[in-house]
Amino acid sequence: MASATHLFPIRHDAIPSLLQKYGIVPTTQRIEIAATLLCERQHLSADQVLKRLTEHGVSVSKATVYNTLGLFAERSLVRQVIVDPAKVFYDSNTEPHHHVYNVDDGTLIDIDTANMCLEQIPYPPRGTFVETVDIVIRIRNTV
Amino acid sequence: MASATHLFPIRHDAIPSLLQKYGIVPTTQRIEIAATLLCERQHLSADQVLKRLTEHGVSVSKATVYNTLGLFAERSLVRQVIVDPAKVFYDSNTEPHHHVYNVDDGTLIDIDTANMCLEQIPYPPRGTFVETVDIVIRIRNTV
DNA sequence: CCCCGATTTAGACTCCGTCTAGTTCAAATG
DNA sequence: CATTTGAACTAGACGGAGTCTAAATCGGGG
Ligand SMILES: [Mn+2]
Ligand SMILES: [Mn+2]
Ligand SMILES: [Zn+2]
Ligand SMILES: [Zn+2]
Repeated sequence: MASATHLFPIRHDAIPSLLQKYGIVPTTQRIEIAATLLCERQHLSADQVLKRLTEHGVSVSKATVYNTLGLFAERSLVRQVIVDPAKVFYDSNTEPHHHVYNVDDGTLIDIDTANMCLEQIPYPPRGTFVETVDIVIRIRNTV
Repeated sequence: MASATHLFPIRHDAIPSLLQKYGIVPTTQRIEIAATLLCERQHLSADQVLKRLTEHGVSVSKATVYNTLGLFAERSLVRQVIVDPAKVFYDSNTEPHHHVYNVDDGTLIDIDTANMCLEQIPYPPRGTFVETVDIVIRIRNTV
């Protein structure tokens, strides 16, 4: 499950095998949802994914979109990004990287971890393990 | 407006002048809300603040609690912490520090910035400035 | 004591996300 | 090819956090 990270752009017909590689049964709806999010490096909310599907004439229920994106995240096919108190972003880029979030306009962009050295991370408490280390640079527009 | 950071514990009768120092008119409700959150270093959601007020026989409306905590954050008396997709935490500790968030049980604890060196932060795009740099270490309980 | 703008309030409302219970689907079987 | 069967999907109700609105209240200055 989940070896080397996939490369963009991902062809539509490569998606079923990609899903299988992550232990996800490739159903019609899951393939469409994956195609929507994984077509390029991007950050979309569940609602945005649903909207894009609808706009392209693909009918998938809200529950399935939310459940499927949650499943993708659980299986590490995509990454959740928690920067906005109002919604979760799903990130098609699963390589280690951090984020710059523009609080004013909601823009979310990737920054490479290269050169950004984070040292002396404390040990996690007993009985716990580190899942992720997220760095978010919050920026605002100058007046 | 906000000079040296205040020290804990904060006495109840020191709150009006503290609010004024941050440019906040110290009304009855604001004093109660500040007293609830600032009594010690802690992270509380708006809902938790409201619950505590109610439990202590202090009647403040939901709208006022949400508005007031938002005002406090805007004026830098407290800090918002975005780690949970379901709710915003308000942090009584405004000194620079980062967070360890236990995804399984919702625990949020502070970690000192000492020794944690973060270098090579990229320049913000033109027309923007860095507001905060937030580091969140997400941990989970071992099975 | 009165005035008046600031503040507070109840409760309706919005939005993201979850849940439920019934339906559809597709793979395996005979 | 027809049947079975459990996983997946669906519509729509529901929940909880947070916002909004319009009316009531407050309290400091005159
Ligand atoms: Mn969209
Ligand atoms: Mn509480
Ligand atoms: Zn990203
Ligand atoms: Zn903190």
